[in-house]
Amino acid sequence: METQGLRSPSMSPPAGQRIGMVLKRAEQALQRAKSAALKPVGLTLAQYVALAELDRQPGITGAALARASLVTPQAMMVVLKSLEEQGLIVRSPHPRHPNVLELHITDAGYEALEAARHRVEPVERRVTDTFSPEELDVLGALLTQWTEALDGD
Amino acid sequence: METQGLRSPSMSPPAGQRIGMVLKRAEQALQRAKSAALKPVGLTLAQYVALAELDRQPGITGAALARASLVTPQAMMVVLKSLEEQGLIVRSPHPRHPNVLELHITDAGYEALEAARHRVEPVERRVTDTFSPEELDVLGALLTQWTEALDGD
DNA sequence: GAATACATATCAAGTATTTGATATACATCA
DNA sequence: TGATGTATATCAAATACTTGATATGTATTC
Repeated sequence: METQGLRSPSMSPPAGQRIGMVLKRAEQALQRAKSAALKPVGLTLAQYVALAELDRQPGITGAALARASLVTPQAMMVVLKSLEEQGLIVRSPHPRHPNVLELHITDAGYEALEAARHRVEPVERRVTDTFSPEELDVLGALLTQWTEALDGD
Repeated sequence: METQGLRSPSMSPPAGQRIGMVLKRAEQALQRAKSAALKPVGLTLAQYVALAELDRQPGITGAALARASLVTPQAMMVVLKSLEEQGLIVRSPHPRHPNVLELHITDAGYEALEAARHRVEPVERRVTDTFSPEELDVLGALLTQWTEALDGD
């Protein structure tokens, strides 16, 4: 029997698309909430992430920081330029590799990071407090499995 | 005892930030994989999502489509303009509300959507196949809970 | 029924991010 | 040791997305 291009528009969405939307929505909500919390501090979410990672790994290079922050090196450059102009970080040539720049947080940068943390952490707690530690573990494991299924194990 | 601003840079990242990164990475991986799959078809991921939603809800308005697609109305406008220029959709004034435009997929648009689906669905299956139905349910529930914790229940 | 509130569509401008390309320097191994 | 590969930093252009503002028309409410 020929369907003649009959479309069935009211079919329910494929499972993959539905769960993908739920994932996107969760990500968006987190981004939005964190960005809003950071606005009064004068930091972008990307700047905050970079600053926090720089605090964990002082002397890291821009490229490595980009990888740790899940952005492209070019995008990170813009972030670093802004952070440097605000005096929150310094970029100094690596002693042995003149091509590479070492990144370090300044005192002012550390103060900004602390202020930002005090605003962002409540947002994170608003999420994590609704889960048990076991649930958070499960969520993390499922999301990791998700990523590995796509990026290749 | 005064810490004199001593920083402990090698502390492990706060749990909230870690799980947030895992979430972001999963979203990024999905976006990347779907976008790559769609590239040969000549459709953007945003265009594909809009087209698919339009197939489910013919006659929907641009604003409603934007909400369903999780983008701003302005961003959706750009998508719709492109889809219209490619002849994949038509925008016709609503009979009762001259201010509102009804959206419909054209035959060419439906063909493009089908071609896109054949490329995107394997990507979605690559993910969903690694999970049991129960796991997908759990993941969906956890992510929904996540979003509600942030956006307000 | 005049006023207030909403919703749509859209313009304009600013911001962020990506893709592509280039220059430099180290690393390795044939 | 010279060719190839890899990594950094960065410029430039294109793309995507957001925020802000406006015009228009419906719905509601006092």
